[in-house]
Amino acid sequence: MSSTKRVLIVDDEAPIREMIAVALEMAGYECLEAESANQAHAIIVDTKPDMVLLDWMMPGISGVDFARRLRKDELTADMPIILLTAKGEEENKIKGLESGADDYITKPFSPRELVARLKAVLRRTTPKGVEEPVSVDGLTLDPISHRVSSEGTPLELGPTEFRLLQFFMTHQDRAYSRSQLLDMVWGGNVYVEERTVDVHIRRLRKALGERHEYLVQTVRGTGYRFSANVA
Amino acid sequence: MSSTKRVLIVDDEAPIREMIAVALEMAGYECLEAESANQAHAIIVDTKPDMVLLDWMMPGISGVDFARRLRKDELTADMPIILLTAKGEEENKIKGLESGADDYITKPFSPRELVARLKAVLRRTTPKGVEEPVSVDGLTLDPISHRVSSEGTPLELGPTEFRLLQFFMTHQDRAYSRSQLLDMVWGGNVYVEERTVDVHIRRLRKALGERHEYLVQTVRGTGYRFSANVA
DNA sequence: CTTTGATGTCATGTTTTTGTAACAACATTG
DNA sequence: CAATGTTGTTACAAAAACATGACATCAAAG
Repeated sequence: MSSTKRVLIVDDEAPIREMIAVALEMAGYECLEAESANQAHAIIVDTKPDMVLLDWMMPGISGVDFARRLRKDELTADMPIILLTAKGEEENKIKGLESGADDYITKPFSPRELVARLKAVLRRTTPKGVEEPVSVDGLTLDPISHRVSSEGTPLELGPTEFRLLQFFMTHQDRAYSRSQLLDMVWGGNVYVEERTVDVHIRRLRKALGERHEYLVQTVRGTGYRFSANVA
Repeated sequence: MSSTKRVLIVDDEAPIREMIAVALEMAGYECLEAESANQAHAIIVDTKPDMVLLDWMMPGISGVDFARRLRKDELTADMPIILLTAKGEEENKIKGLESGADDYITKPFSPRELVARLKAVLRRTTPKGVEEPVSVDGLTLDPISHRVSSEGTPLELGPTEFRLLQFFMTHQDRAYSRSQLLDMVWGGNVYVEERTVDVHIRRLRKALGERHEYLVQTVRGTGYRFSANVA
């Protein structure tokens, strides 16, 4: 694994969060913590963690409802979720999985078990684009080595351009508005001018060179689109 | 956008409400105002706005308590809330998000920032309808990639023609007057000559080419119709 | 404390799009 | 067939949207 995975732990009890955090950090994960569903939502929108560990029983919005809410939102729809449920409640299991969680684990659990589950879920859900190199018509982006090459020769592009291209290559043939791109590539709550997107599109095109700039297409009145097909 | 979004502004100071209202109306939102939590509640129940801008500091019930109250009631549980907090109070941020707000913004803020936040929250919370490609007799319009093709080969058409065609393809076999088309395709409160529709119809027909222009039919004395059946 | 690189914003130059007006073509009615 | 009301076409100027290069800022690296 090239980059360390970030896991958001959502539980109202600080000691439990801590315990989990310690276990995960020992296993090489980076941890974020939230003590309520809403705080969690803010963090998710803000930092886009790779996975969410969610307590089932919480004051305010319950874990299941929260999971459901995450599934509805496009931005978070395919974020892996593991539910933490109290032991021996079969019903929870069912509702939990119905709500769209990827797995559940009953308390109490051993750190080893938790890490194992987590790895399993990540393995199941991440190969979908995040780990595999993508390539289109001689242009290749490798998320692992964090490199882009055109017909084999490496390309120079800044961090933002990289993320932009990565997003595009994993979401082809689809027109995105500038705001959508800001959301998906820049991350949630940042406030930047929409025109800034234009500039980065420009930089990306420049970096791609004549050979490939046709892939980044402008959709007038709407935004941009990445596609191997000519407009 | 299909319909203009309505925003309820809750603040006890009328000048501030006004200021915000002006900014939002310039950005194309419809504003409602309330100067207390109770009045706000009445308006919400009554008119169901699309989002609530809530001042943190208010006499009587505070913004946070009110937010919490809204979250508890199923009827208003998933109404987006943005909290307006005084500057430099980090604690507010946390409590605010805990209380269930979707975002917060610290005073003083620029109108532009407010509008940006608002847009972001609305975009995140408004579930987007499933946009399926439509096709008729070899003519296909794909809203996702924002493309139109005739027998597979892509067609060039401007933004307005695209919207016009999209409207037609999703409302076939029905005659529309010019003013109806202006309403549906151009959007509510724009003033343009009715004859302008003719011109765009012309452009659309041209873009469709001989193969498909028969689909756009003139209904003399009334307007136009899109149909696969000959008149 | 410089230097360097990345990023967001502006100002400016280009290209498209769009609304209208003017006129041609057409249909309808008497 | 004239007269009249409607629609089709084209040309054009204003406006909007986009592209581009330059610049200021900020943060990390040296």
